[in-house]
Amino acid sequence: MWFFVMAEELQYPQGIKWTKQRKKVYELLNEATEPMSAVQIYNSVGQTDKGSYALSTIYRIMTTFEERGLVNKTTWMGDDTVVYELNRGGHKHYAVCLECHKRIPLEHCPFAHIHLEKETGDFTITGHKLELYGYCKECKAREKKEG
Amino acid sequence: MWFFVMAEELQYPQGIKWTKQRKKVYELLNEATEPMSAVQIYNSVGQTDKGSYALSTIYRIMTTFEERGLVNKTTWMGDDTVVYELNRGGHKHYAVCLECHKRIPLEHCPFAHIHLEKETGDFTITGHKLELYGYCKECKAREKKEG
DNA sequence: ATCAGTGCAAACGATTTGCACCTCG
DNA sequence: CGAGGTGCAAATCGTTTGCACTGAT
Repeated sequence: MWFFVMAEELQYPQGIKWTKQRKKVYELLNEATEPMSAVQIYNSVGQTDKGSYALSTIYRIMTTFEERGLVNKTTWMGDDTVVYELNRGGHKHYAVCLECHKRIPLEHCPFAHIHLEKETGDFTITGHKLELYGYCKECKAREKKEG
Repeated sequence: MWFFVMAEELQYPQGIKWTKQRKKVYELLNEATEPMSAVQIYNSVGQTDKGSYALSTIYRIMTTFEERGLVNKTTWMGDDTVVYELNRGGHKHYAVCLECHKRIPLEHCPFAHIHLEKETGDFTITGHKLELYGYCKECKAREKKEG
């Protein structure tokens, strides 16, 4: 008797050449729960694949992905590293600690019930990004102690 | 007869050493209507003062200002340059075009009437930043033409 | 006077690019 | 097979740092 076991197959969006490297990066971003920097991606794919990916390739892939709208490119308040995340339907917002750079995800998007389009006239909004910044519990406590 | 003409004097916040360079940068940011990058600041002060400011000095000044809470440090969606703006009471939000990097100021802060504190538990919010991103009228039009 | 602030040049880290080779479609 | 993608190394850009000197308090 035969059992056909079908693994969950990741679908690669059409319209670009899906090389080994691009697939790998795409998979990685798909599994990632947090946005990743180019170097993080580089290290991650290197770990599983004997470092056969050039860092410059990662950057080029990210540029391509961004142009195709597959990923979003972002930076965080108080930290200038560029990070990329897969452009899933949903989106996340964070509270960012200016001291330790910790990011606390906001459960609900405050914009769920607001109309933004009015504000911007002929601007076509494809997304938005909200960051609260300030200081987390731990850093506040440390600050108090250390003066 | 004497006339005493008093120019509007800019007040420099206390607590730091106000060198010639720091004053100049502070004045510049005070007059600026837009956030400025270190290089923009460098060029601007250079123009009026025979370039006697090192770029590294600008960076060090901006770091100091930031630590003292005099300026806010930011980056824009779709553009990785770090910019600084004087930490005036108010704040601005923008719609950012991913194509031409134009920024359209939003007149009203959508958060005026929303409570954000609940969301974040023990996080002390000192500010927030909102960016809408997408495509401006002109870039949409160009896109259509060029295919 | 003293110590923080500055200029300069060199170091650095992140990102980009030129070129020859490789690979997907 | 051919256009486009990749690896490598060198170049570039923004930012930081070491050190000797200068200047604000």
